[in-house]
Amino acid sequence: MISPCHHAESVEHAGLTGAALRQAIGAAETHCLERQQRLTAPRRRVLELLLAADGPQKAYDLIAAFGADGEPAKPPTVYRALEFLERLGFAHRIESLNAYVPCRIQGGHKAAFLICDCCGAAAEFEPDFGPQMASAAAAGYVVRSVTLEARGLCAECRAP
Amino acid sequence: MISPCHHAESVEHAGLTGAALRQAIGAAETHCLERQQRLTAPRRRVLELLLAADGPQKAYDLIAAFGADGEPAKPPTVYRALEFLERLGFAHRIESLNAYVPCRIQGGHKAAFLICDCCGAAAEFEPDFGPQMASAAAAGYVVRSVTLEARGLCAECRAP
DNA sequence: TCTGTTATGAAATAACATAACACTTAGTCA
DNA sequence: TGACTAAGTGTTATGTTATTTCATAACAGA
Repeated sequence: MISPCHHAESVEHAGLTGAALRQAIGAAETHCLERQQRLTAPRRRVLELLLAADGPQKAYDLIAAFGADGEPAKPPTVYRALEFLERLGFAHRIESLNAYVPCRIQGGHKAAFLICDCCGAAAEFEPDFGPQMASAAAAGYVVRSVTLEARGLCAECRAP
Repeated sequence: MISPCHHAESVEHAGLTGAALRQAIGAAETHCLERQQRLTAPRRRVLELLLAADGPQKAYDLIAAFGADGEPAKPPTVYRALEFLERLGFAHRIESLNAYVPCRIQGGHKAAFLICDCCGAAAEFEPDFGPQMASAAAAGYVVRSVTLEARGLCAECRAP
C-alpha cells in the first residue's frame, strides 16, 4: 500500500488470505497449464504477494517481501516475474504510481483504474473505450493497448 | 524523441522554430501574467526545449540540453520547471514513456495521447471520457484527473 | 527597510529498472 | 539414454529517473 491515509483502516481489505489466496493461486496455476506456461516458484511468489496485499505494490516492496525469511529478492527476479504475470493477465502495472496490482477482472484484457489519492486504493474496472477509439481511428492510428488511470477520491475518503 | 524508427524522417516535424517558437513562448508569457504566475528563466527554457523538440522529451534529455553552452542543468531545476509547466497546462507528462510534451491543445484541461510505438510520436487529442466517468461515478469516485495513453501505430508507420 | 513568500542552486541520494553472463532445468528427439 | 535446445533463474553490475535537503536569491507588500 502506498502512504495510507487515516481512512485506510476503514477501507475494506482487499488482500486475500488463507483459502481464498490458495484458491486464487490454484486458478492461476490452472490457467498457466492451459496455456502451456509455467508458474514457477518466483512467479508464484510474486503473484502471492500481490494477491495478499491490500493495495498497489511497488516493485521494491515486493523485492523486500520476497523471501519468507526476510531475505530480499534480487531486482531482476521480481521484475521478470512481474513481466510474466502482466503478459498472462494476472497483474497490471499502474503507470502513474510505478506500482502493480493483481488482476481482479478475470478474462479482462482491457484494464482501467480508479485510484484514490487519499487511501491509495486502486479499483479496477472494465472500461468502454468507444469514444476514444473513434478518435484514434479518425487519426489513422491502430491501437494495440490503452492505459487509463483516473486519480481522485474513493467513496470512503470523500465522506470523512 | 524516443528511439526514432526509419519512418521518423517522413513524419512531419512537430518542433517549433524561429518566429513560431517565439510566438508560442510569448503566448505562455501572457498566460502566466494573467494568472499571476512567473515564467522565470528555467521554466521558460524548459518550455522552449519542449516546444522545439520533435517528440516527447525525457527529463534527462532536457537536463542535458538545458544549458546553451552544453552545460547540463541540475535535475531538480528541470523537474521543478516541468511541474510548473504541467500545473499551468503548458506541458503534459506521458506516464508510459516517462517523458514530456508541450500541450498542443490550448485551453484543454483534459489530455489523452495516441503514441506510436514505431516512430515515437505522441499525438494529443481531446478525449470524451463520458463512459469512464459514468463508471467512476457509479463506484462513488470523485475524479480529479485522468490519464489516457493509447499505444499503437500512427498512420505513417502503419503503411510503410 | 523588514518580512513573508516564492523560486533557484547545488550536492547527495533514493527509487525504479535493465544489461549481461553464467548456470540450471525441462522438454524433445535421435 | 544421452545430446541438444529453449526457457528460466541467480548474480553482479550498472543505467535511468526522481526526490530530499539545505542554503541562497528575488520579489511583493507592510
